[in-house]
Amino acid sequence: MPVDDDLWSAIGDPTRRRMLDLLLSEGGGTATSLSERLPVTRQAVAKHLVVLDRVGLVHATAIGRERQFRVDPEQLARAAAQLADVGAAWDARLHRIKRMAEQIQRRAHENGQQSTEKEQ
Amino acid sequence: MPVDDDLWSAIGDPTRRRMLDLLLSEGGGTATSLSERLPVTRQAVAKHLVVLDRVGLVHATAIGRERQFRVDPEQLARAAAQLADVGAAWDARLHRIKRMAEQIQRRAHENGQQSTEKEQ
DNA sequence: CGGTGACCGCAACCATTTGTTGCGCAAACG
DNA sequence: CGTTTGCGCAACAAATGGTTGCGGTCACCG
Repeated sequence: MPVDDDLWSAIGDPTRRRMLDLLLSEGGGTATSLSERLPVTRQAVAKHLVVLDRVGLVHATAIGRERQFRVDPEQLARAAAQLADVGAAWDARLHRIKRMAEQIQRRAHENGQQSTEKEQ
Repeated sequence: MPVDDDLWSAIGDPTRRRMLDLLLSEGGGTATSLSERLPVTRQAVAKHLVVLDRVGLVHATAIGRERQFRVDPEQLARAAAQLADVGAAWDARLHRIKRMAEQIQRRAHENGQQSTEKEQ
């Protein structure tokens, strides 16, 4: 399961992550309503919404002259799964390294000759 | 546990994530050695290493004229934990929303009056 | 001991992204 | 029917991620 770079960089921006949080906690919003709770202008928010829409994390429905945005649960779940994947992969590597270090330590402590082990 | 934006954006870049992978799988490396396995120049890699070093994800030790970089396991574990946190928070919100939607559905299906529930 | 090559840092430059301000337009509302 | 209000578009500024080019040491070899 390789990482989707576009999706990842979409959620990589701190402002966009806060926007997703707001959209989730309030069940939706417009560029204007979001910009009122963020330290950026409406136009900046609108650009971020374009980015999020391009990767499918949000969808807009026009209501009168307003454009209501809502989170796409499937895509966000996919994003969350990727975060978990990468984090787990790092954890696994770190654990392997830690275990290896302990083994070397133990071996060096007891006798003190061998060094024929190979890492992955 | 709030998210550390600097740490997050450090691991947000795809090139830097690949660099971390390489450093983990090979146990270390220099700007030159990394650039040979990446589609970017040595200078670009060097800049990324500065970023990673600034947030403490890697450390350099000078060996002769070479600068050997290695991953800091504690910081990477912290980063992995943050990924897991955010992913879990999103999952929780999505599940709550899904459960709420099902309840409304069920209630509307049976009788069709109450709507006194409050979300978070 | 002096030349050559490898590794590095620094600076200049380019493209993209992230933010701003300003403008104009169309829909809502009194 | 005029005025707000919400939105899109364009021009601009700053930061970021990339490049090329240059110069400086350190290591190695003849």
